[in-house]
Amino acid sequence: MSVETHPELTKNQALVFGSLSDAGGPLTAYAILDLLRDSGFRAPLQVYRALDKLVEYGMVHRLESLNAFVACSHKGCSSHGTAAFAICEKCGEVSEFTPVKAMTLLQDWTRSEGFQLSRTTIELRGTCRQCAVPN
Amino acid sequence: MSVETHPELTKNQALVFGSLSDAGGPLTAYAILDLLRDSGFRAPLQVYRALDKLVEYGMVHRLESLNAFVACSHKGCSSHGTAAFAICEKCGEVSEFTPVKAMTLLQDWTRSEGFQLSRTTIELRGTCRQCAVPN
DNA sequence: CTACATACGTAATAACGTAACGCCGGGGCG
DNA sequence: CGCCCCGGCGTTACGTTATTACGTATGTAG
Repeated sequence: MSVETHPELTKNQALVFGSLSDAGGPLTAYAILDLLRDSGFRAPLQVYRALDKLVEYGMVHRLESLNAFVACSHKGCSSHGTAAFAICEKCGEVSEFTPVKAMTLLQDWTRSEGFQLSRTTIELRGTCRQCAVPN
Repeated sequence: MSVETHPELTKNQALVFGSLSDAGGPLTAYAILDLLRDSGFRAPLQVYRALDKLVEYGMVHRLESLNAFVACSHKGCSSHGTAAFAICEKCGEVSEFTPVKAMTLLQDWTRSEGFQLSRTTIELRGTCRQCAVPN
């Protein structure tokens, strides 16, 4: 449970993580950069470096199909390796969930193939309940 | 071959699909552009337009985590919606497979959430059997 | 002190993707 | 036939996303 399995965040990392947490949804690296200009950020690399670490610590996920980043929903994020995302193409809302059984099946496949799994990306695109027209 | 559930390819579409088939692996749009310069291609848009159609026809898949494209392994590609990919980070090889059960579980989740699924991305990163050090 | 590792700042550039415009050829249809 | 529409195409320009390269500062182990 380990609320703190990773080191203290540096100033830049804390700023980037704060932006993502406040946003409550995905942000691109350049959107984060714009948000943090007032805090002294001047170049993309400052954002990307912080994001790399935050992803490494499991506090932030990258959404490959969006080229964006989102703060992990779980406070201490224990389930870092097993997250999946449902992305609404109408409103942009992103739901994180943890499809344990599906992950297990995929791991079974990798084991049978001798493939050493390091990272799994599962992203579902579609329309969320709110945006699905009810009538 | 070619069950042909889709229209005849245009010249550009055929050239792009040919590049991807010949490559036998993923190519970025710009790599395709470079391959096709001798065939008269001059601008990215020519590639992207063809790729859009080929993806729509189910003949080509986009690898989100690579920003690249691959020809579908299945000749007529019937299983367009249910493909997953294992990507070796050492040699770059990409294996396409069809995790029917895992897909079903994910669909179960979407149904329970009222999420209308339109597209699923599953990409596994790791090391393939050949590249895994045996000793 | 030196050596090494980590974070940081900045500039420049590479890689990926799209908007906007106009042209052309083939159908449908009055 | 003349007209319109539409899909594909070519080109220019631009917008967005990500990285390379180089230099500085700080901390810690030997």
